[in-house]
Amino acid sequence: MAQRKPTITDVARTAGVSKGLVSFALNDKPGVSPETRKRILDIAGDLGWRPSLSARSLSTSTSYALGLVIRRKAEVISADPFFPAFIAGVESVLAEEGRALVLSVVPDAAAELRSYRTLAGDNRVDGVFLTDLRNADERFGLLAELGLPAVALGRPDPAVPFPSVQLDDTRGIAEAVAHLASLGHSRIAHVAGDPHMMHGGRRRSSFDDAMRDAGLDPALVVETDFSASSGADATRRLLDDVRPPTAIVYANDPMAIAGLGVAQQRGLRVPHDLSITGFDGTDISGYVYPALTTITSDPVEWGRVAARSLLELVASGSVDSVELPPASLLIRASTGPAPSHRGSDAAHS
Amino acid sequence: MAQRKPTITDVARTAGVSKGLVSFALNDKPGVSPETRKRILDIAGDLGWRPSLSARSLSTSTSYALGLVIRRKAEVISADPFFPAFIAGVESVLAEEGRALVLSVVPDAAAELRSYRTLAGDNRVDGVFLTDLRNADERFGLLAELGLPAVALGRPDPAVPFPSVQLDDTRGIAEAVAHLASLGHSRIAHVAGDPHMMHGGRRRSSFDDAMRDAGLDPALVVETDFSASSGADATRRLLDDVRPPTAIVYANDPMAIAGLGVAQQRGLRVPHDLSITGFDGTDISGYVYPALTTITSDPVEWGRVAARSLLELVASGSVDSVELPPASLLIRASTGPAPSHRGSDAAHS
DNA sequence: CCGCGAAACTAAACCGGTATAGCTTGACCC
DNA sequence: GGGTCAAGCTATACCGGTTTAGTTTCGCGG
Repeated sequence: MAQRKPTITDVARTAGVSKGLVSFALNDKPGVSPETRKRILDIAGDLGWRPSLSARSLSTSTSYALGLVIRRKAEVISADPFFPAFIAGVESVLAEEGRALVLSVVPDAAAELRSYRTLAGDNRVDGVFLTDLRNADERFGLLAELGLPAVALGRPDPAVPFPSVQLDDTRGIAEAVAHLASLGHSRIAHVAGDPHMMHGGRRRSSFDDAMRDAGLDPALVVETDFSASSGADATRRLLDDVRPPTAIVYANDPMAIAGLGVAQQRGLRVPHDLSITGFDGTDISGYVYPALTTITSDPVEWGRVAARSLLELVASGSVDSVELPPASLLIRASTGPAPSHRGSDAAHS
Repeated sequence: MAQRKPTITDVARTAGVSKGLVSFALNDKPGVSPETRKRILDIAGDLGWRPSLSARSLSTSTSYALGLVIRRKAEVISADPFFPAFIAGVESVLAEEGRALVLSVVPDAAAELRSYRTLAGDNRVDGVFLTDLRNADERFGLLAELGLPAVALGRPDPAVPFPSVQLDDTRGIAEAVAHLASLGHSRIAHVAGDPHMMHGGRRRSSFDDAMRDAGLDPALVVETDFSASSGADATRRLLDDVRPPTAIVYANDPMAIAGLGVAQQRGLRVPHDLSITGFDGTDISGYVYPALTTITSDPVEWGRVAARSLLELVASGSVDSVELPPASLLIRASTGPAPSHRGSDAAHS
């Protein structure tokens, strides 16, 4: 019963035509009469014919797959809520296009470059997504050398020689700072991400800008690697200051949650004594206490759009950059009036 | 400068032999004299020859890739810290074997089955990992029909017709219950996972067993879908009871964190009024306040072992099931003596 | 010194598609 | 009525490996 998968030759034989013609018919190429084309398609359907991916790959040297290389240490990978959601978005598009996603998780820069080389050399993917853009990114040159199409994720930047799917996350930071300033906060700190990553640096500089716009001093900034533990460390450092901040803007949710933990451990009430904002709008951020005021983007949609862009780029050789709706502030319970505006409760702790 | 990738024919030509012989030499097949073999290998190395994956796939009908299908809705995928870590473990093994991981994220059962069919039909992967085992799992029959090798993740179960990589998570639950009982808790509740998933049901039944072993009544159980929001709901339900529990054992960390949030919102102090345990030992669980007592497994190692098993299964046609070190209790700050043992503070709230 | 078998190697088929060159056929034009 | 051209189709090369059948070479026993 379970017989061999039919090949294009089987279709040709039963249709009484050459296999070349079958190939034309199936790929909507000219040179086939409408009746014959229909007959061939019908027969292919009846036989349950499905093209062989490897045969097609061999003759067209395309793989019908896209690649995503994530450079992140195994210990901290779970802390980043962006990727699973992004991948889910990518998949929703690829599934209906019959494409697959090849994922590669690597611990360091050397392995990362090796991974791109292998993906390209093995012709395993037709294009790749470029995330976590860094300043002076070594990948730009490599991908150009390999001739691998790529779509970058992040803000437009003249230094990025690829089409990109952009999301303005600076607006969210600006909103957060404005929100806090309007609540009377003046000592607002920023727990920044990795300065070597573009989004880390960008969020930081937009923090600087927003602070200056509010007439405040953006001096309280601590750099981290985006991990929860570094977020906790940074928080401790800030709170140990002789004049600790009354509000902290974190560059991602896990760090904000860790910061919340540190504050509570020290007996500070949030937002009574300290206001906190996160970044990402992760599921869990709505369920901690107090629920986190955070800056939301839509990583699922980001994945969808990026997938469509990369497919387009692979198919046509070029694609326009896309700008997604900017990240915006979601105000929940972790932000409130600055302590000094209600008295000096915090001093008693 | 950047010239065409050398093919096996190029190697054969420069070595002055037939390409068949080159293939033999490169694959360690008999019928090649030692000197000739060395010469061929040297030349292949000099030329920088790398076999073409698609050509090899076509003639051997193997893809040198493994598949992982994750069935999870886009909105909740980020809540599950297991997969990123598991994938990182898988990748660490695949990278050194020159294999790739093809990932598929699907929202529902129909898409899941379609995904396996496509992966197999396209010969996109040589084998798959089977996670989130369910009772009467439809995938078992499908994979058998497709002839796709699979390694299951979970506890051994006679109903699972595949070799598996097992981790005894019941022991952790038992330890958690014993720990709480020894602290004087008697009204211990369980926020269980999805009962249709094997690990959900298993954790629940091991909770039942552990409670009975401690001479307690395992009546307070709420079933969820493992998401943070359902964990919060379940917690509210339990705390609304006329005789609320003094300790809650959660089936995963995100639900425990959400539960912690609910408790704090109601003015309950953890662990003073309510003890809480999580499950998974996620990074973030150590940074909430109070730090979560949780049951730790090692998903990265799980991924490594599973990858090795599946590779072995694909290569040799069979592999023994593997048992990993059992999950164990990591006691942190979210568990403490039962309220009644210190007085009736909780009653005042 | 012949015959035989194994070792070393070659030639060619094969996997299942795509792409190109060439062959028929019929319509159209002058 | 012969020439031209396009449409429709066939035959075949090709992608780059693997694998099988067949050929040459050589050592060795009788």
